[in-house]
Amino acid sequence: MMTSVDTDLIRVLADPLRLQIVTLLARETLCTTHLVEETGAKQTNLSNHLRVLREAGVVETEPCGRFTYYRLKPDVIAQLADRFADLAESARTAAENKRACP
Amino acid sequence: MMTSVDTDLIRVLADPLRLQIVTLLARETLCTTHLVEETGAKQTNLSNHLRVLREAGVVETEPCGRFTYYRLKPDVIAQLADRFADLAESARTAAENKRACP
DNA sequence: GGCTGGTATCAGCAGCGAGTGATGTGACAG
DNA sequence: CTGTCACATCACTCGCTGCTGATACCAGCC
Repeated sequence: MMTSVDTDLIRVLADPLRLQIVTLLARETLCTTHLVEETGAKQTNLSNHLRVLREAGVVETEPCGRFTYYRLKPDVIAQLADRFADLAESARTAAENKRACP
Repeated sequence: MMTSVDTDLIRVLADPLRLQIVTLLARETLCTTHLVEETGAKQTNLSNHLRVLREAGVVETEPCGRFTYYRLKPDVIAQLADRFADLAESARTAAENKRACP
């Protein structure tokens, strides 16, 4: 049973600022300037985090002139949600499986 | 719309060893000795991680003589899965919401 | 072409967190 | 009561990672 989740994706989402970015991008597609306004973080910092998100495949970029729009890829998040749902379901059904004391 | 996920729980699950522990506990309830055998990690290290998982409310303990059984709490994982599912759903419906370039 | 504004990259620093060894505690066997 | 086993806690080190400032890059406007 492959209910294991790869850690890298979770690590990417485990940062407050990155999670805030993801939450904002879940509502609408934004460019870096908007994210700077919304989060109040420095542009450099945001660019670093966006790089991490991009390399993890969580977001995709769409250049628009001088601007760069970032869009959240729903499938990646949905897949992660499914894995966790499987884990929870597995834990529910196997709650009384208790290995004997050695 | 509260689609934000609290980071602390994700950080707890973002560690490979902790995620392995959670995956194992999703299958059956185990005590520390079993986890030492399964993961190959030192007992001290496991105990530290189990402490983190316990304080995060991810697992619950059940003393059994000299042994301590750890059981995964499915609701916490399920709740996390729901939050991610909401994020993915929100991202799907709001994919074409694009704020104008400033 | 030169300038400006939007974005990405690089290097350095600081703080957090995972891993480890020593040690404490509590329960069972003898 | 004493030894042993299961488990927890403490103290410490060290590597990773997030934040920042400086800088490079690229597109549009004059």
